[in-house]
Amino acid sequence: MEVLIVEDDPLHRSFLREQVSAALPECSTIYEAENGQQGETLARAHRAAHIVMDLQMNARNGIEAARTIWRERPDTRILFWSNYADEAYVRGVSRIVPNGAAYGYVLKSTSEERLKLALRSIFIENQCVIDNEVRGMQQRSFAQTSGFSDSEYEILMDIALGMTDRVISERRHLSLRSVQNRLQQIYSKLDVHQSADSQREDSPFNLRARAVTVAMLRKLLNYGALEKAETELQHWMRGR
Amino acid sequence: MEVLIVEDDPLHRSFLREQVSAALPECSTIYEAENGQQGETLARAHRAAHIVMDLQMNARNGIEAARTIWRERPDTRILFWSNYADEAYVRGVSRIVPNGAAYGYVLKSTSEERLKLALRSIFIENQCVIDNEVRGMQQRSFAQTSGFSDSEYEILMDIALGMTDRVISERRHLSLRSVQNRLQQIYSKLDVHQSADSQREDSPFNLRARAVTVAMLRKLLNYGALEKAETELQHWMRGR
DNA sequence: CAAAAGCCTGCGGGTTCCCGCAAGTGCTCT
DNA sequence: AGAGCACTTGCGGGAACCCGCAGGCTTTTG
Repeated sequence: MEVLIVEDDPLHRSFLREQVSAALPECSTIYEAENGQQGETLARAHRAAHIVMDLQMNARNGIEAARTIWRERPDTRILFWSNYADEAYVRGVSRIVPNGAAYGYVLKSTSEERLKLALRSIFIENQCVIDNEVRGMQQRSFAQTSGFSDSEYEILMDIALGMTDRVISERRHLSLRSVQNRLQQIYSKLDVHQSADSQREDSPFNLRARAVTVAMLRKLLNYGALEKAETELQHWMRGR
Repeated sequence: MEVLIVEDDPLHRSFLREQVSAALPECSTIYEAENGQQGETLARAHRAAHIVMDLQMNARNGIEAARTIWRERPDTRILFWSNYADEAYVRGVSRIVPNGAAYGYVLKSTSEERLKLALRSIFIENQCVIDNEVRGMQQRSFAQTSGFSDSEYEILMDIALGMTDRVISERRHLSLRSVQNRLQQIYSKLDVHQSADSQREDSPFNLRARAVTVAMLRKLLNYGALEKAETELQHWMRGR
């Protein structure tokens, strides 16, 4: 068996190397990459089937890398090993995992025992392993309460990028009013609601900007997601 | 000599412990804290004069902790050891460093040699050590080109928090129009400018929201700064 | 000292946002 | 089949935003 480690922090990388070789004696070779870009090429070169992947990396983040890898080989087994359980990450991962693929999501703060267990479960037993805290996040996230539908999430990203309602409606193929309706839902779910009836001046907020901040503070959005959305936006704008 | 290490990642913490004891044989005791909160109390308890401090931590970030520590003992020597050279961090640090205090800002990606050198320079020689990349950031940041004055930065934070112009004017004791003028400057410095003359529809952006995102993407704002500003805002709102 | 440059402010208007009201579609559940 | 729910769209209006124009104040500079 061969394992590919994709992780930018050298300390964490060498820690992972130790853990992998301790947990998987049947592992013959360990390859290492220090960013997503490099990870993709190494995965392609060695036809890697077992990968441990960090999420937050400079050159190209783990979600992007995993997506292209899975697109080429959907049966690749990937263990995501991350510092945080941000909703943006969890959502990003579960959006790209192919049907029936074995994967894991383990926080860097878990014990060595649980990490080793996860390595064996995913790479040998072919089962999914999701850390409890992450699982909790998922539940809360995909429950209808305060849960965002994909289309709402899209539009949340759009206003975060600073697009106007009109342009959003153009991009998402909706009417202006529909976009604004979506915004209302988003505002209420993020609990930044205007008190509605009259022009009471109790809300000192610009709802549009406020929604973005609240989403960031709640870890619904994070830097990586923003960056990704920005490049997608640039791309879309060129072909308009 | 005694050294206090404040760092949430266990791997990095033990790495730091090794480096400190290797670089500073005269160091008799090493205390460790795993977040800013704990760091403050340990610093107070042991009257720590030499601190190595991570910036990004869960319970309370390094800038907050350093501020309260420096407020009690301005001659404390602190080496900030961070993953990133975000403008928000650099600005935050240089905003709180007391007059004449020795401090350092070293990236986690520097070599062990440079880390050891920095430890000796700051703790023994009482000199400031700023990593080159960080220094470059500082130059660019405080140069007038694309450099933000403190008051502009304040208002940038305010719109990031989602405040309306009127409330900003109230909070910052300015007229409505002045706030809007500041916003114009911010927009032009962030290069999200409307083409000005007529109502040309070339800018598909809501400038207010766009400015915030661009600032985030340029690392002018980051999560920590947002969080801090949010609690300050809450505090201000209560006393209104 | 006078000119220049910078910041603060008011006015006015065009645009965008926020949102209530209402009508139309398609789906589900009883 | 009819009620109920979710989603979409149009209209309209009040508030907020974006910004050019212009006058007053302070500081800096030749």
